Amino acid sequence: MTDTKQTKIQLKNRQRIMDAALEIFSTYGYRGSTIEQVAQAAEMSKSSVFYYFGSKTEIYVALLTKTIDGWLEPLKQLDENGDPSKEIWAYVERKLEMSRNNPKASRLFANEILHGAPNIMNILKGDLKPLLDEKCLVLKKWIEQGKLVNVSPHHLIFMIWAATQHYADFEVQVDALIEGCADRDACFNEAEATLRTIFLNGLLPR
Amino acid sequence: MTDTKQTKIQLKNRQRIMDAALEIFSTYGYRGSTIEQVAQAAEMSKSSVFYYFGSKTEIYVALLTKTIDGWLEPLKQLDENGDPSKEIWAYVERKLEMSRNNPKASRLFANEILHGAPNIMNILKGDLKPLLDEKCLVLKKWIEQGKLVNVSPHHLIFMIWAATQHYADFEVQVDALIEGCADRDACFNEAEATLRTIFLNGLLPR
DNA sequence: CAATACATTGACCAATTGGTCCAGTTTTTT
DNA sequence: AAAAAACTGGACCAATTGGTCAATGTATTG
Repeated sequence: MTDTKQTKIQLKNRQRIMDAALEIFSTYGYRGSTIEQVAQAAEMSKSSVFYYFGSKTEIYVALLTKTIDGWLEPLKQLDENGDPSKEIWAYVERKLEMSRNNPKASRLFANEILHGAPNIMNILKGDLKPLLDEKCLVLKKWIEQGKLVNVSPHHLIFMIWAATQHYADFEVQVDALIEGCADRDACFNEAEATLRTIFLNGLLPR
Repeated sequence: MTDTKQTKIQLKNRQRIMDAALEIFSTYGYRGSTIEQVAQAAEMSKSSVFYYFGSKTEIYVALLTKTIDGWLEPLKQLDENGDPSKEIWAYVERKLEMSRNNPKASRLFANEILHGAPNIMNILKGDLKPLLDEKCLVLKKWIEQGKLVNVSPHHLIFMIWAATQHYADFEVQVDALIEGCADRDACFNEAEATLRTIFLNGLLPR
């Protein structure tokens, strides 16, 4: 897809559009966003946007597929030869870090899934599922070795996804309901401490 | 608001519209839904929909506010005089049950929050926050009495919300990634067992 | 410098859609 | 049964919006 050579301007402007589109699509959803908004955020005319991308859908799908690799990465790093507790906690930390550093991407995905994942169902079943199944086998092994309590590996992973992505997807709710935390960092630190306590204590056999 | 007397037909048709609107709005989001779709789902003409509701927004807001009470209910039931573990687990169960029985309502809220909660921010801050703060004081008391591990009460609640609502909001992802479960009930039962193990084990001091 | 490819945008088009209006129908009331 | 009220939906309107196109501007290259 990205094989044809591109000028500096093309590269720069396509990037500008993608950045703007992430901002807009993650905030208003696909149907709720207009190309005019994206164009304004990218500081160019609507026509220019269509010069670089063929359609609204093309931009949206490009965004989704571009960020999905980064989405799979944290799980890939789960090492079956490492210490179970350390590995799982490291995974939770990576996921939480993603919610902290790139909440827009998280919301973009959440939106897509919420609406039935019409554009990324093939990626879910084609890339994510095999990876997930593979890592769940590792968890299963750890459980059988008595290193973790006996839970469903798949649902444990779901729980980690849910608990970490919550801070990106429901950010405005979290912000509205918490006032004690001095700032965003303090809030994330408290979240991290709570997740660490519950996951590590919860997964360690007694 | 609902003080003026209504005929049987009004009551029935308004309900038909609300049901249809929940179906449509929860699937496609506010901007992604059209009144025509709602009308079709309610088996009446678009004009008739506008006869019963003044605008698209009015239907949407009516839906949100109508279901929000049911949303607060489970947390209200958390009893400070009960056994901490039992109370928290009962709360998790109630929340999970809501995801199972009314996933559309969950997705409707998720959508609204994801887009910045423009229509329910006042409810979040006005009704939910005081209730949440109150119950967090109860959790704090339990922690100080050494009945629970030391975590941030607010973040514990967030974790419960995230882990339970995930099964409604990300239903299509869960369905796409799990094949082992025979049916929907079996999946929820496995989820429940996993949540029980981690939360109860995780919250109990050693 | 001239020719050519690349880049930019305002004007325009057609489809969609929230919402109105009114003429006709059904239900309720007297 | 007649009058009044409630209900229904087809036709229509105006605003929005995804997308096109031709005209103009700007690099790049021989």
